[in-house]
Amino acid sequence: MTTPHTPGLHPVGDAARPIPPASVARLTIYLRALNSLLAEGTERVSSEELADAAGVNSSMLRKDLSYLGSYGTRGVGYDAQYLTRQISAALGLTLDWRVAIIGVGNLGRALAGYPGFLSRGFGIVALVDTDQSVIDTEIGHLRVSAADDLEVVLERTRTNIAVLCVPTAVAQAVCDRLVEAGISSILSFTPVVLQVPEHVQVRKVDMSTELQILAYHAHRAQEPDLGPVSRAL
Amino acid sequence: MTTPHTPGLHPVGDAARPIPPASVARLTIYLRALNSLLAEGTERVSSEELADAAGVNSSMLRKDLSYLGSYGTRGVGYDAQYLTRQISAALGLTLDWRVAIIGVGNLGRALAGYPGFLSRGFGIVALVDTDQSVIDTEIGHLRVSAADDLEVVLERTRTNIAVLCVPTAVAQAVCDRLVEAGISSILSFTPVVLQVPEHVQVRKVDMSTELQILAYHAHRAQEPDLGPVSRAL
DNA sequence: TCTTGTGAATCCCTTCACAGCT
DNA sequence: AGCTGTGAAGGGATTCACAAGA
Repeated sequence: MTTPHTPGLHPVGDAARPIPPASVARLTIYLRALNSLLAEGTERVSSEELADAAGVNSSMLRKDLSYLGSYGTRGVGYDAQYLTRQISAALGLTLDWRVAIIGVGNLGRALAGYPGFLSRGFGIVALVDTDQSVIDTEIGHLRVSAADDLEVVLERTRTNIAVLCVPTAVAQAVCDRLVEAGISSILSFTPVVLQVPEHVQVRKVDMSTELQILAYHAHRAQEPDLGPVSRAL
Repeated sequence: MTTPHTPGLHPVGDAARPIPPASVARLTIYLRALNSLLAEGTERVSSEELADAAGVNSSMLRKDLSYLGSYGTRGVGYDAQYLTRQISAALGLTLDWRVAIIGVGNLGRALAGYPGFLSRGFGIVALVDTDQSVIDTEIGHLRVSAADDLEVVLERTRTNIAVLCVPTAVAQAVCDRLVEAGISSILSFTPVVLQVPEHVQVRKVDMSTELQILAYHAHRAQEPDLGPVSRAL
């Protein structure tokens, strides 16, 4: 190791060292597992138990947690409540995130209607569409804004995350407007590779890709409907 | 290379060596990029062009394609049509995949209504729900079946992929029934870690996790709404 | 000359194994 | 004695750099 700072200090906040991407993704899973455990009344949890609930190896869980600091007690385990707070803090979930849904077709409407999806720290603050027949209608408890006013709406609602649910054909154009308007976190449900400047984070949710990956594995395991091939296993 | 088979032969099928998971995921992206290019009339494409369209490094693209075989021409590039077919074959998309959507709430209905989502090779063959008020209604061109008949419906429709859109609380129980009924490919939209036997493939689509990952990066880049912290970059 | 295909090097992620603390 | 936290080992994945071939 060549890091010059004293180890073990600076457990959180400040200019914390970055958490590996793979760990960040799993921390969100641990958080959900902890919520379940807390709901059941669990107060203390071991790395083994939590790892099982999250579907990972216990040493991986401990290594993931070690990026945040030392929040467990040797010989005992972790305090579920405390660990939840620490993970939340590390992920930035103690701040409030204002989400705008851009495009309220079938999918956008479904997302807007699922308050469960938007858990702690996230709130939908705007719905935007181009379709005159939905503009100014109410979905959930929000009025749909006109796409023409996109920039104004984002500004007024202080949106810091945009969820993109527009048709494929216009996705890049809408994305460009979002970036231009200062949005730097985008969750895209469109199956296009969005071209964005470096400082903008894009995450993609893509059912089509996931289905194709499933198909690949199933296809390797055995031909799906035609003649049975491999019988072993 | 130590592979004993003659190179260039066995372009597909048989007992092909496995493609690394990371590559499989990207191959689906290349496929989509190729479709766009083909739609524009492109016939030949270089690794550089295709890599740009897919948002990856060109040597990574070439390495990914090398797992399938040698389908390019040195000094020239790839034939878009031909490459598309080869990738499709490698992913098993030439077979037909029958998808059942389990749970037709807001989200399930939105997915059922998006024929665009279910691209080549995939077709929705069944919709299943417990709600008496939706059973036997038509969504898209399909009649919703009763969850009680799940096993019969899966059998009759020869479903080989199930999409799980049921409420969190019942997700594991429904998943167990799917597995028991012989389904071994599941795409889950529920934010739970499903416990399944080894031979069952589960992929998760999870908006909540993606939002939290975005939050983490935004939170590190700068405090989102409170005082500005880091100004550099 | 141009672009592919691929060993080699590098980087990152996961697992192992155990020291260190309760 | 028990469980966490972590160096070290091992395994993938990505990038580099260039030989091979049109």
